[in-house]
Parts: sequence; structure tokens; C-alpha cells
Amino acid sequence: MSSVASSNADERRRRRRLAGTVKDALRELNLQLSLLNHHIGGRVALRGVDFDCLDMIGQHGPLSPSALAHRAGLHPATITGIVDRLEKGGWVTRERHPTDRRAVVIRAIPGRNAELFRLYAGMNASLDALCAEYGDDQLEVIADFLRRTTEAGRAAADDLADG
Amino acid sequence: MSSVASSNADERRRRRRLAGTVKDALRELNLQLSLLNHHIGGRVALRGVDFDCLDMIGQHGPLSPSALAHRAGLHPATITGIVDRLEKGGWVTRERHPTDRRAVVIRAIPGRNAELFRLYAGMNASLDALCAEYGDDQLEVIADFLRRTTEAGRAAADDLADG
DNA sequence: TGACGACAATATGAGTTCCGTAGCATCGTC
DNA sequence: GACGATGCTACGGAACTCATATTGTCGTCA
Repeated sequence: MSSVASSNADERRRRRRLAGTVKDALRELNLQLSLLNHHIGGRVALRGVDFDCLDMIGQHGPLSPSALAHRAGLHPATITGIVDRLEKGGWVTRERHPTDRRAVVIRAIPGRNAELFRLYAGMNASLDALCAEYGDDQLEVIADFLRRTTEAGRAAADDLADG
Repeated sequence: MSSVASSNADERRRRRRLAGTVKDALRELNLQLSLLNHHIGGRVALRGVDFDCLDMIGQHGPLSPSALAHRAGLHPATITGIVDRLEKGGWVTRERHPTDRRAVVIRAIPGRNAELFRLYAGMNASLDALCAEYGDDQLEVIADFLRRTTEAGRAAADDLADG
């Protein structure tokens, strides 16, 4: 297939090293973002898990404690405590479901989001500056890779939960 | 500069939307990876913070509890408990520093890494398959973006710690 | 209409973890 | 040889996670 005999082996090795580089960078990125979240969480009196739940509530619309527990892989009773703290801190509201009076819908309050946005301002500006250095097609590639990696992570987590 | 008058505004709007897409994907990726770590941590009886510390020890070579505390943004006394659990679980060893007998060096034991690798196997395979779909230059761009984003996260965390 | 099982959320108690302070051992320097 | 400084850990209080049991509500069937 190839015009040079040794290029196939070299090619494969280089590809593997390249993929390894991407994976290492991904792991380090994950670690560093966790740390950043931990720091920011310390500023607003939110634990890491609380922070994750708040993000889920804000991103995936209003949802019930059960759905949140399933999504976060936590015990329903744990969600009660988390929502208690989030509600006391003024981050979310607990509302009774209009028709099903057993159910509760947790809704994010947009008020304190500005506070969070200010804490993330530095990171946000850095990302804007970083994105500005890439071309359109490159940004498309990056966004696509991030989305697909997210989906892979979701699938891996589901597999672990099931198996 | 541009040959079409209205393309500038459209271009800027499209660029901003593209950058927003990247940032949203990044946030969701961070959330999903945190969840995956939480699930995997549950399999090996490791808390999220313990997991982060173990990753740091394995990646940044043997280091002292103080250095680890500084790097992770945790109280030194907290590190003692974390290292206790890691040591009891057979993940790391506590060794006396050869010359400075006050100091302790925490070293990762490679033994149980295979166990971790098996838990990450699904995610690892998905990432390999994902990387295989991109060209060399695209993978370079992705790795570069990830590294620079990591650096931005580190800078943002440092700013928060200082200010 | 009334009764039954199923579902959703929360109160409670046990076990564990995080952090602040104090204490011990050791190093570098004078 | 003595002194302050450094590095780590023991101890106590406060907070968190989780499992179980309880309360209130819904859907269904006789």
C-alpha cells in the first residue's frame, strides 16, 4: 500500500503517540478543571458535588430530585441534603409539581449566576482569547471532539453503573 | 478588508456562537468526566479528592505532603488523612526522605494501576476509536487546545487562590 | 366509592471525612 | 550547643454521605 516499506510502522507508532498525547492532555485537563471548580466552590460555600448538581439543574432544565439522583449517580437521600444546601444558599427553589403533588421540581434561580459568572470571568476570557487563535474549521473540530468525548464518558459511566 | 459588507457582522456573530459552543462543550465534558471519576472512585473505594491526589502523585512524580497540599489547594492535615487511606488501600507508599528526616515522600505503587486501567478500559477504547477518525494535523490542534486550556485553568485557579 | 400496592420525597441515626489547632521531631544557622 | 523555622501528624469539632424507615400521594381494581 505504501511507497516506503518502513513508513507503515513509523506511521502507526506516531499515531499511537499522538493519541496518547491527546489522552494525557485530557486527563490533565480534567484534573485541572476539577481543581478550579474546587477553588470556585470554596468561594461560594459549595462542595464539589453540590456544584455538579447545580450545573446539571441549570443546564438540563428543571428536574426532580429522583431524576437528579439518577443522573448524578447519587443516593436519593443524598440529593435531599444537597438540595437543602442549594436552597438555603439561594441557588435553587423547590416547587411542588402542578399536578403530581408527590413530586418536586428543582428550578435554578438565575440571580446568583452573575456571581458565578464573575468567578469564572478569568477562565472565560482566557478561553475567548484561546478560541480567537483558531480558524473556524479548527473550532468545529475541537467542539466536535469535546462533544464526542463527553458522549464517550457518559457511555462509560453508564456501563460501569450497569455492569 | 472583506469583499462583502455584511459579512463582517455575520462573521463576528458566527465566531462568537462558535466559541460559545466550544465553551459549553467544555463545561459539559468537565461535568461528565467528574461523574465518571466519581463512578470509578466508587469501585475502588476512593473519594473524588483522593482520586485527584493519586493522579497528581502518579503524574508529577513522588512529592511531599506539603507540596501535594499546595498543589491540590487542601489543608495539610487533610492530606494526612487522604494519604492514610491511599496507603491503607495499597496505592502509595510513605517513605522517609533520605537526607531530611522530617520530610516524607509519597510514591505511587504501580501495582494497582492495572486495576484502574481496566476500569478506564471502556473510555480508553472509545477515545482510541475517536482519535482514529481524525487526521494528524487535527489531533495536533486538539492536543494543543487541551493543553492550553489546562494552562488557562491553572492560571485561573492561581488567580483565585492569590486574589 | 373505597381499598390496595407503588411511587416520591424526607426525617433519623450510624459511620466517615474535612479542617483548625496544638504538638513532636528535625533541620539550618549563629 | 542553642535558637527559630520547617514538616508532618494526633486530636477534637463540625459537616457530609448513605441506609433504613416514615409520611403523603397517585393509579388501579373490585
